[in-house]
Amino acid sequence: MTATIAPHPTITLLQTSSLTSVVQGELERMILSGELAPGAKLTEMALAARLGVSRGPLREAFRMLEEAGLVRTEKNRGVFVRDIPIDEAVEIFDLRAAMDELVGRRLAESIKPAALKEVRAMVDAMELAVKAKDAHHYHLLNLKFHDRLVELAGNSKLTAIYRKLIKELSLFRRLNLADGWLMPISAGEHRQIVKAIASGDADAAGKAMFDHVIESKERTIKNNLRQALAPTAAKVQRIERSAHDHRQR
Amino acid sequence: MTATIAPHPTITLLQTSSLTSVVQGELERMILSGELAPGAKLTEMALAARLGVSRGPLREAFRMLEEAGLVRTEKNRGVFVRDIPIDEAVEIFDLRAAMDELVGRRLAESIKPAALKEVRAMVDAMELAVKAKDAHHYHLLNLKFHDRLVELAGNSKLTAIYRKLIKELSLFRRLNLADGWLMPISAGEHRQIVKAIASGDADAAGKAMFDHVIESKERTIKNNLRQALAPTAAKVQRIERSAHDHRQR
DNA sequence: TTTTTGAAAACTGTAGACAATCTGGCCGGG
DNA sequence: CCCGGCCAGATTGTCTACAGTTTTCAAAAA
Repeated sequence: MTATIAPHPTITLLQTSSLTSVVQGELERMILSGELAPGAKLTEMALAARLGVSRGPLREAFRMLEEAGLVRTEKNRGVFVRDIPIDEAVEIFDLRAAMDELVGRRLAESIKPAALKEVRAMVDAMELAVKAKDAHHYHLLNLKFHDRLVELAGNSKLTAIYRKLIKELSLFRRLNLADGWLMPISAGEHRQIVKAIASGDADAAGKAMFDHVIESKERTIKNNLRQALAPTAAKVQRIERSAHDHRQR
Repeated sequence: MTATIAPHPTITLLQTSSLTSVVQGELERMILSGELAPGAKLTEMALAARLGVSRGPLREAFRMLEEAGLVRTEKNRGVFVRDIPIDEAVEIFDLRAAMDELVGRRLAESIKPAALKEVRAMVDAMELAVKAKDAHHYHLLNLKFHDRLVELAGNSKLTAIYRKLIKELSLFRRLNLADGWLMPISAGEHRQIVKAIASGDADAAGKAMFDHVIESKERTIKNNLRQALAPTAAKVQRIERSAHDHRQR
């Protein structure tokens, strides 16, 4: 503990912008990447040492993440990465549906040819990913597709809140990448959405996006329930080790 | 500056809960009540002394308020109460419309008799306020009415975000209480909303709430533009004093 | 085995210090 | 008279240190 711990490069380099905001961004990155998993405890001194900052800016960053819904603070106990319960995930999906309906209506009314071409290319890319059975790539394209649509709707407040919801939703630990056999369905809905937007029919575009999110919700929930019944690999491992220990005694 | 400044009573009393959260709540109250007007500078040391806390908890509260959209921080310059520009107010209204549409649909499907009775009573109270030409009371009832409807929709995430939007919107300084002649229109729409909800027609209830918010937006914007053209009393006073000074020279 | 207890660890809140930056006015040059 | 640079005070950003609490965990006692 005598030598200074090597601070994260981005932090030592960017003293130009406030430390709190850099720390906030870095913590957010670590949480969203899964480096800090839901439920993980964020110890002030350990993180401060790791990031190369003092407790002050770190605590301020904690408050921002708390307000953003990414961590939860227990008085005198510490800060933990939040774990979104299934009920809340359902609520977020419903909310997203309403927001995406607005997005669909807006885009149907005002999307420009260049933007339409852009989102069509995204749908094409997703269909390629489906054919290649690349679930991870498909998942990234899917996020990008929806994010771009929201952005194109031209309501920055909506965009900001939408992104916050997506971040929170990513903490729903049972949210898995779309299973292989579901991708074609989702991809088909995307093409349907773009078609409705291109037609200029606001009601149809709104409904297409609303329905897509609701179906996405139901697929996710069903998937989640199915997994809840079947024990996970980790659980199996834990049970086996427990039995082993028992035999040892 | 020798004697200790009398700390705010709620703060000295409630050392039980974290100082940061108390400070956050107190600052929020001061901002929403207009005690700290949009644009006002929040000087750390002055506020810390006024609230009887040190800079640490205060700065942490600042970050929460910043994330909540109530203040804006300029690096090395300070924290200021945010002033919502008209563009953003419009965006918030549109977003609210989409959320309220979801609320209307949900309530039409699942509202319980007791809740229906409750909101009807609120509409009655608003009509009384209209008759009494009590714009301030009407404004409070209106806020309560919409807040309660959102709450009754049973989506806590939706409720939380809705409330945050309302708080931000209250920083739109040109947002005035409904002018006298507009109250009857707004009140009529409220009764229409409740009627649609009671009928169980989800589409109609959603549309009624959506339209109500959009009309509310347009009334507010129109009102705002009208005021922007006519100089305010403050402006007139400033201009007159300026002319006076000019004559003095 | 269960309960109690006590020390270590961790968190909260505060204070003080210092550097970096901003503000606003003063001063000399043009 | 106007303009640009410079200086002093004020304010923010950050770090360190310390006191007061609470929690945790494991050893000791029942």
